[in-house]
Amino acid sequence: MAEISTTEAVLLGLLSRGEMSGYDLWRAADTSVGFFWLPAKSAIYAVLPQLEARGFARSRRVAQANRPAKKMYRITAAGQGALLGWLAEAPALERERGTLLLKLFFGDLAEPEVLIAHVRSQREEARALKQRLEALPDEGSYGTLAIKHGLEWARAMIRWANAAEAEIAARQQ
Amino acid sequence: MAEISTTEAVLLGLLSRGEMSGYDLWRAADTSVGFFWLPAKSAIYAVLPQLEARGFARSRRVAQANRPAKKMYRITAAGQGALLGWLAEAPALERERGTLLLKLFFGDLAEPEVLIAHVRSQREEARALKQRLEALPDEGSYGTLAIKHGLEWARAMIRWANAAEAEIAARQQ
DNA sequence: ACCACCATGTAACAGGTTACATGATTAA
DNA sequence: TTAATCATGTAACCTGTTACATGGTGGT
Repeated sequence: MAEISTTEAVLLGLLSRGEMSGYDLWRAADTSVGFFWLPAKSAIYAVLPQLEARGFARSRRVAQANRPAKKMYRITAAGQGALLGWLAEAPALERERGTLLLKLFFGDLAEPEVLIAHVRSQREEARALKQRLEALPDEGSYGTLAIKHGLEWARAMIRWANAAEAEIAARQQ
Repeated sequence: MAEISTTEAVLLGLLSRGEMSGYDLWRAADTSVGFFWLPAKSAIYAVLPQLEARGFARSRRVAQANRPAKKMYRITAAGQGALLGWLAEAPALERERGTLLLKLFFGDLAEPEVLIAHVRSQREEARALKQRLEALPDEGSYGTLAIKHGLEWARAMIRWANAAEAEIAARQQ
């Protein structure tokens, strides 16, 4: 069973929808799936040759008029197999590694105003995220579930932020 | 303004509560704050000398009877300053980088049973986390807020998982 | 006899990041 | 003329991981 990294899985997943260049993948990642996993451009260009070397993708040069030549990548049967294997692995619950919680944990050392500002900015970001998610196009069958997940999460964070702000303010009085 | 990494901030934060050895820090991180950020033991021992070199901590050797000698670290005024600076920086909203969402996003490629299993295992883990959080001792003033954050999050994930499972099952019929 | 705890570290690697380099085309 | 888009990559770095190495003490 061939182990693949998350970035490799994302690229293979996108390639399973059709032939793409590194640039296309970067664009696609930037819009659709990039919401959940956004590899850096340089990472994409670094990973693609590795995928090819491992037999998970093939590439062909395509010359263009008025545009630089590009390499179009296609997923192979082996690549499909690796992707399915990755899909079948049970994902671990990723608990939050956010610094906000740490800053609260050590919050006694800071001014309450600072903590309130952090909580507020977090809420604003969560709100913005919620709006972006609500405006997102329907990504087909299962993509919608992922979007709902994000919405649940954003709502929970907004609720928490409201309660937290009130509690810090009350403690401060 | 001296930039410090999250791991450095956690260590300085713990050191601000008293003199500790690398081993003590590892134990403390493992129990209290480790819930939100758990550096590897080797990372702790790697970071401590760096903190000392940058003037954020001082160490002294303490010989012990029947025990190996240890280095006790103490935070310096400069370290306090760096920690306060870190605390004041607004934390960015860390959006989820979990693989579950990715697997859903590419869910068309897998059997619905696989997705349902993923969702269920996620819910079980969220439930276990919730129970652990509920059983956690009161970590003082602000620690409680962090715990509430975790609880909000866990509840949201359980809610989402219930809805998701129903929806995948319905689509499958 | 064996395992867990105390105590500190090294080495190798994994999986990313930002910044830089290049260079033509097209729209405002 | 200025900026954005297409198109591919290199180099240096950061932050963290797992696995390994060492060795005495204390409990069951």
